Amino acid sequence: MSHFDNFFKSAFTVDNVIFGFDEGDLKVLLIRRGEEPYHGKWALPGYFVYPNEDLDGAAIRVLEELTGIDNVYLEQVQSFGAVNRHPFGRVITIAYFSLIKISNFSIQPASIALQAQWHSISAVANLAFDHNKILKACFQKLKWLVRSRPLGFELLPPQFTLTELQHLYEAILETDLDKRNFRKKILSMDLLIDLNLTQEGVAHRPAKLYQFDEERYQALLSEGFNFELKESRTQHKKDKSSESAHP
Amino acid sequence: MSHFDNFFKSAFTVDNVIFGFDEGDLKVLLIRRGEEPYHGKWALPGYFVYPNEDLDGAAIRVLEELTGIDNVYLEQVQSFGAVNRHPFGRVITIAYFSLIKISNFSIQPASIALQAQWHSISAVANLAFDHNKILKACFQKLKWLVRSRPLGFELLPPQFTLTELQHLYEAILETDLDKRNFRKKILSMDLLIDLNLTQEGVAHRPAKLYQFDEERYQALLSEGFNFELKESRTQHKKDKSSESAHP
DNA sequence: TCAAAAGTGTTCTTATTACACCCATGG
DNA sequence: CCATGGGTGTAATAAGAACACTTTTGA
Repeated sequence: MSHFDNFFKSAFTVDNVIFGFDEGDLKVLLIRRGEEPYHGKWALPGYFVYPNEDLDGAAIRVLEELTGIDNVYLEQVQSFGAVNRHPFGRVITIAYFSLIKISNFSIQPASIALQAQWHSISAVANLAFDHNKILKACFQKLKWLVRSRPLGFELLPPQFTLTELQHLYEAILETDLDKRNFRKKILSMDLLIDLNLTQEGVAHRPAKLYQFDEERYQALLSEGFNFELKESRTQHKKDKSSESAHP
Repeated sequence: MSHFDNFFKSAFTVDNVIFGFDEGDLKVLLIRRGEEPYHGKWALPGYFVYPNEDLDGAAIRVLEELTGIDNVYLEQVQSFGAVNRHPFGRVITIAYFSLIKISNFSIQPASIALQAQWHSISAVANLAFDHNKILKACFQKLKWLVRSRPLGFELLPPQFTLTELQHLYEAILETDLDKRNFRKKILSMDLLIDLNLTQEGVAHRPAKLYQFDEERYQALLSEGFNFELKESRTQHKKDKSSESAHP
């Protein structure tokens, strides 16, 4: 068995890409590292997998240890194994991702995390290791998945308005959607429960609040569904302009 | 750095799931192992990744060494890392998959492969390690991908009939498709070149032969496209039956 | 002349798109 | 009374689904 020994000198880690949505902005949870390598740098919450630990279990444990976030569903995305991606030796990493409702969790940095904080996707710093690359791959995956699974709903608080939901999809898909078509499609899925409540204290007509129909949501999740939505083509033109120009 | 040493005792491998299509049947390329563990058992062509080798490169090298297949595009699928999946220690594996035209390659078992052979997907034996699980996951991925990318074409010989193409999709999607709707959709993509040739020596009306328009294929590949096709609901009823029953 | 697979169109239904104005509230 | 975002419907088009018979060949 001796000639195998050379192969048993590498390590592997899990890295978690946790997406959240707040203030109309898609966010990702990052930690500041309190350990070498990349001490003091922002990074995805990740760590080594123990010898007696499955990958999925490791991802859950590591996330909890570094950020205090518990009880979330993590999905494996991809491995990254470039030869020199870790300065201590050969380390490949398995990326996991999840979508959570920011308001449901309090972030509690611990272990090797000096800090844990939500960062806007659009303003993520230079991260440790190849974590920018990993983040990008996970964002791509999110973008892809959201079209065929009703995932976006994982990110919103229990009560939300249709406009918030639309903004979320726009943030993920990086496009503008047509308001009427969006509402028509969403409502036709029969996935939202009208709470007969409205926003309060807003300086405009208050929006109705909705909640997900968990049962139907689970049903749709398992069968998958098509969620392509065409972007709005309105060129920010003020109403009643052209069109009526010709007799 | 000493407390990290415990982590650097694992190994990782790549395993390739190579799909082909022949005789109306979806196939996968397997090797018979000539090395422990699982000596003599059928397995996916895979092996350890060298310390100085990237994952993608390792997948290509391993495939070539074990089967002689060279110059194919391999795509990473997923990692498998259950604690006891390898009897020699902690070994996680990265699964890769590819689609090839069986007729374009001659299989040349070498290295630790005693044999290399195409096996019908529907009749795959008990494989070494967790390779049945890996195969299943890759088949699922194929099924999923084929709906949104014109992948199926990778599997057919340069010239083929529309019925062959349909059978291929039926094999991958494990369903029946409506002949007329299938042809309508495929031809409307403007992806096939009519060679103005027909089959010869068949005991029925000979079918026209087509070839892919490589240029347009590449264009579609990069933009992705929607390839959902509804299954045929014909219940194998002989023509002129019901329907005309009511006045 | 028979068996076997190739080939071919139309109608119906459903989903998608484009698009503009009035409404309710707080300041 | 005004600024702000909420809320609504319809017509045109495109895509999908259902479905049956004639044609060509070799045996």
